[in-house]
Amino acid sequence: MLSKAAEYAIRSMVYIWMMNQKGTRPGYRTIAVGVGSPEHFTAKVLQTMTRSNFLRAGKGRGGGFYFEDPAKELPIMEIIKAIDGEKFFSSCAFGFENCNCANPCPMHEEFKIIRDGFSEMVLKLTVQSMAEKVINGTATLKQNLKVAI
Amino acid sequence: MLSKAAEYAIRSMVYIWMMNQKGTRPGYRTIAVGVGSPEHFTAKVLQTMTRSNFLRAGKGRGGGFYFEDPAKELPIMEIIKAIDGEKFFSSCAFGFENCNCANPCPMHEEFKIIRDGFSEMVLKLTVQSMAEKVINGTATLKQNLKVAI
DNA sequence: TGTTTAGAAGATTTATTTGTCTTTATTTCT
DNA sequence: AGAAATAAAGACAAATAAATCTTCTAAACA
Repeated sequence: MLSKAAEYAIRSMVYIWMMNQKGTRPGYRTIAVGVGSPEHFTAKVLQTMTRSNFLRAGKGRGGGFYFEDPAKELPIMEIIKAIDGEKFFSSCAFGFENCNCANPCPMHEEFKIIRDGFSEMVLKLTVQSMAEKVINGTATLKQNLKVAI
Repeated sequence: MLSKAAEYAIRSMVYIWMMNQKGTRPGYRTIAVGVGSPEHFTAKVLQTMTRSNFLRAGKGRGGGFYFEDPAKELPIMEIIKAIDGEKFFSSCAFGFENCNCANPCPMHEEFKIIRDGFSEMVLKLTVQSMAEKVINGTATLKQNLKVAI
């Protein structure tokens, strides 16, 4: 499973993109509230995004986060790699360091199919395509908390 | 990704099953060496397996771990659930607590396919089928360490 | 130039996972 | 009965992940 950092990054990026479309550049406090993530942890994760040049950050009044080229599709695979590294795309479910077709663990063949399916998924899913789902109402960015009855 | 505990459990179970086939009941020290896992951590993980009734443990001389009914296929899904719980089979890649078709995150539809594929895989992969691969030489239980040149 | 607003950076804390060590309980064998 | 072999149990430690807090730096604007 993705790290919390990666989850927050993906949610934040979709949020920022949507806000940018509306003409605003949200700050990390706003973003954290908007996607339901811890404020300072979110700030740190967004620093990784700006260092990776997926995002720009403006300081001072009227500052906040924004996409330099909102039209350039950003696969969430890039976000995941920037935060969690390559592990989801190369790791072995059995725990081997160097598991491959030539020297496979007993799950290799079966797991490779799943892993490759995941890779394909996160390459196809982009910040833009996910934002589109939120905009047209087929998905939500922040889940409502369970309400006590 | 699976926890280390789950990885060690799966590897150990396959090892124990194979040893049982050869007529021996390995102790946790032997198992840990055999699958390349930390000794006492492996012992702890095997306690979970015996408490889950996947395995029996004999104390004293001639003791060790063994399958009561080696012919009864044990899907590794059972092992994973006993150690890591249900999270791999129900969690949301986006981090939502209650993500479902009625109230989906923007990855839900795509991720569900991957998650269900994983479930199917670990239901089909059994201790026995994995041991079979090791026995017939199409897979290995313990990866050789990288050798310095 | 000074104040406000914002992100950047880093120290610190907390929680969880992973791993180790020591002791206890049980079984077998002599 | 005593010794040896084994798993069970629990305390402890180290490593990592997650979250928080405080201070620093840069930009905008009056």
